[in-house]
Amino acid sequence: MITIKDIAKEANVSAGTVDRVLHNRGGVSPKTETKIKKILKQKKFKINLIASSLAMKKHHNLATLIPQYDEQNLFWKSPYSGIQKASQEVSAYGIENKVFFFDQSDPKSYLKAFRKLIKTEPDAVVMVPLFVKESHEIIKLLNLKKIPYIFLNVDLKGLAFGGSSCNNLSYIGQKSFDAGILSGKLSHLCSKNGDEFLIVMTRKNIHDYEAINERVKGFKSYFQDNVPDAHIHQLKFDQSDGFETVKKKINTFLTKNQRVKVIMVPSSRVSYICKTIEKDHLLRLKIIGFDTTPQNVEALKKSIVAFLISQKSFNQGYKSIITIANYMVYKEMPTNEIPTPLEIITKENYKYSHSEERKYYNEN
Amino acid sequence: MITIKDIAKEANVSAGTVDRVLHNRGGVSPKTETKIKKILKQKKFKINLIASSLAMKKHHNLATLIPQYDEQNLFWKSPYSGIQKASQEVSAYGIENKVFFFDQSDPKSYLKAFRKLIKTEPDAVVMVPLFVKESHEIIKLLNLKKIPYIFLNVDLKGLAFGGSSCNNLSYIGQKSFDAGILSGKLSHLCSKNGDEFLIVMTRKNIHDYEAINERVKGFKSYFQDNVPDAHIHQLKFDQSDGFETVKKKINTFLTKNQRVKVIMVPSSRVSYICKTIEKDHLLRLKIIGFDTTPQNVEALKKSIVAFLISQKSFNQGYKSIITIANYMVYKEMPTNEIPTPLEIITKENYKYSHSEERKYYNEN
DNA sequence: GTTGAGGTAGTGTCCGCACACGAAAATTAA
DNA sequence: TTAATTTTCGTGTGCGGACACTACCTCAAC
Repeated sequence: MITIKDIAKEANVSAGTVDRVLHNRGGVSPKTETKIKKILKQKKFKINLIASSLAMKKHHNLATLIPQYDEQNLFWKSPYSGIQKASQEVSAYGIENKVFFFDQSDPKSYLKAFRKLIKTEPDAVVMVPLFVKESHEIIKLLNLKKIPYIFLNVDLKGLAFGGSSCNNLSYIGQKSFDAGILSGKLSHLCSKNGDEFLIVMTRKNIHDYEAINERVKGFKSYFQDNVPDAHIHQLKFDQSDGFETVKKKINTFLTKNQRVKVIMVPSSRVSYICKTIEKDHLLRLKIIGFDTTPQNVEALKKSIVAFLISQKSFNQGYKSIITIANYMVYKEMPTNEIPTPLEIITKENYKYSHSEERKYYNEN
Repeated sequence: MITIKDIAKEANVSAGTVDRVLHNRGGVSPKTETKIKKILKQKKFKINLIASSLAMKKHHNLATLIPQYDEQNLFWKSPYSGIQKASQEVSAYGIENKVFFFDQSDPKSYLKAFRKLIKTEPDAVVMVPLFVKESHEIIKLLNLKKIPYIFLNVDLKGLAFGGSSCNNLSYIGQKSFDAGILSGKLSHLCSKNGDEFLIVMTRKNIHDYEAINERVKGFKSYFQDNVPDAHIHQLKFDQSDGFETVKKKINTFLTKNQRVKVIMVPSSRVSYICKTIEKDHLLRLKIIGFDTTPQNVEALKKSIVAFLISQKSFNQGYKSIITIANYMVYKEMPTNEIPTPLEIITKENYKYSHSEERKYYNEN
């Protein structure tokens, strides 16, 4: 291992001078600077991050704003776990992460949580900008205070509000349109000529709208490009529709349309939909859904669902923290978008995915 | 952040004493020990890994034994890249990794490379035990010298040689049988009743035999369990068969067996096989292969191949180093097996997979 | 009462780097 | 030539912890 001292000795200068060159801190004559830089390259010197971060030891405050999860909707549990794991790891680098929760169906609680957050005077923020209008306010304040922030799972790209645009360092999440395309491909692959398709949309929370819509667009786009004459049906349900209503509508539809062989559910509620479908219909159907919630995985294991497209939300949460931490500690600028993989999960490979997540649970 | 000094002050002892308690190094009276432990828990003290690893700064020698890659066979490039990336990361922890290559078709070069390796007196070894008999010798010596080792990509489990069994800390790689099952499921999903299946086996290197065989077994096992009356054909080619021979045999077969609609190639040579198949056959076929070699990905992008099952070999290489490093530095015992995910790759999600690997290439 | 062994606990140094302070050298001004 | 500046660079300290070395204390044996 090459150290600063090694370089200094080689260049006949002191460690301090090498340090100045390394950090472009100036005060070094051009001659010695080039000399040192040459030796640096030649010896392939790389800063020892361990020692570096120990020596810097600034204390960073990080704050996270995410929806609260509950038994009804476990979706946000995964990213939270990822956030927890990452927070633990970066704590050694002097970064303390405070997490603030809000009710995903209540914009007011979103603002309220943010106000609590901002009082802690964070140096950086990771947030899920679930509500557009309220995010406007939040972002204006963050821009004003020059607090860097990144978006997690939900993007707000291109949305410029009167003068204050989104200057988020990065967006970490899935590309819903492409996920839709993938669902189209999978649907296509497990169908034969003449089969018809059904999209079942449920809207439990308004905010999902954007992602769900994009997935449907992607799905249709795939068929537009590859099987233009495919017959794609669509059913929509509202929050107000009860289980029995949904059940009746779907089964009536499926009885009338026997050629429908593939169902795509663009939300994370595929298992709920499956429960409403009668068994004899299920037998002829291939069903594709999104997100590996416990209920969905259950349906996968029972071979009711053929494919789940996962967005690895644990990893999203994890990455968001790591990314912002690297920015705070090493000023490492993240790419504008960090798309998470489109992971295809089946009954057969489920147990090998999410190993990081499970490992984390076991350790804690 | 709580430091050792904080604890020491609180307990009216010196930092050294706290340190002794933390590491169970003895020499502390029961009274003070319990007192310190209480404060430790109460204040939720956690060792600062950054400072810790800096202070320990033992120099660890790590050695890696893997097959050399060439333009013909790029498979081993990926794990090597992962190994490189991880080596770089752990170098800050005082771990120096020396990589030794061997010719994957020559057992002698395997032994020769190992002899060079052992001369460097490594503290731990990561190896690909490609040749069973020669690995015997190697493992005997490693056991004797009490050098810990882990297996990468190829397992040697259960193989007890006269007295000296494999004491590898861990195996990092894919479960080939399960990968085969998955390929069966995918084949099944993209077929309809009455379709027939074809397995095309090529053996370029003898060592692949085990993995390929397991994949075929898994494939068959899937159908045994789910579609017992499925008609599964099999074609085998030898290293000696030239391109034209293969081409003729395959196309003749496909002409005769028009009901074959899915081809599974259990090796990483699916793109090669595709090249031999005539276009009019290709149109009716769904083809499933393994490993994301550049050529295979090319075929995937052209929609010739429907699915590739990837073993994320970059990650395998990366993980192997990280795992052994954690063992050396923190004495963290890995699990006996670290199976890598069975990743399903299609034309639509390829660009989102392997992001780590691409990022690494871009940085270097 | 002196000596020595064994058990406890404090001190100092180092890991590699960041950064402040001030010294030396180089340049300019007087 | 000397004083005043400015540029360039060396030194020292500390980040939090690991560990060797040393000092102290107790208690028993002679």
